[in-house]
Amino acid sequence: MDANAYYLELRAKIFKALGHPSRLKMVEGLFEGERCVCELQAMVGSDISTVSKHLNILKEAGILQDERRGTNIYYSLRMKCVANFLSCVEDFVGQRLEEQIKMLSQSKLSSR
Amino acid sequence: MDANAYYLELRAKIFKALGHPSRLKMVEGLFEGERCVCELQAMVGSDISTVSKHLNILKEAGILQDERRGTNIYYSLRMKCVANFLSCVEDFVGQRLEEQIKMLSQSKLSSR
DNA sequence: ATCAAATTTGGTTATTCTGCCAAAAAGGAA
DNA sequence: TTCCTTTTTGGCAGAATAACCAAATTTGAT
Repeated sequence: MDANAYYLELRAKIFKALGHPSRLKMVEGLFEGERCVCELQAMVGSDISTVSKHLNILKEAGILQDERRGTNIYYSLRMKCVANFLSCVEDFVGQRLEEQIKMLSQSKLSSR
Repeated sequence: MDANAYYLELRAKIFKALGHPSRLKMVEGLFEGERCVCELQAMVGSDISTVSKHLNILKEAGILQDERRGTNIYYSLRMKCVANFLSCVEDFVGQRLEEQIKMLSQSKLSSR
């Protein structure tokens, strides 16, 4: 694999890591500051081993970093700029939802 | 599924769509303007049916839109703000690569 | 050294994703 | 209509993901 393909792969890996509801939710939760694994588990509700694996994927992608303090491991945001593009995605999704709602209400009206 | 979970899912879907090398490459290629499927195929090199499916994933996520003109179908960027966050990701990945290179050269020095 | 708490790792199963091929659709031109 | 080009769809095999459970690891406390 040449350097360009590797570079492309690294970028895609970041998006892939964010492309799962639980992982995205945890990343959003970390905007406010670091959290231990058990706190993050409470956020998403799945088995703690599942959460641990998700966190590792985010760490491997470079989005999060971790630090052990005592028996806990705290994860925090390493790639700060995700916050920017998450807000842009939220706006976009919000717009799409509004459009869908508008279309739905119109089809209701026309079917009366 | 409640509204929040659905909303989360929609956002994750966008990242998931961008989380594949071929799809990311095509999206980047579309920054400059619309392209037909055959042009996009040339960019990534896989079978045209594979490319078509990738494009559909990006369209379903809301990132791209398509328009038929004659026998060609032209895809273009619908979610303009991806450009912003892609540049942030590029910077980030570039930094990480530099760090890795630095670490590699240091370990070479120390092993002499 | 032993025990308990937090986290990761290994293993299994079910699901989803990818990529290719062949076949179908849709349009334009003769 | 028939043929040709472009694109999508259907189907299949192999690869990758995700979730859970159980077992291992790490650290702190007794």
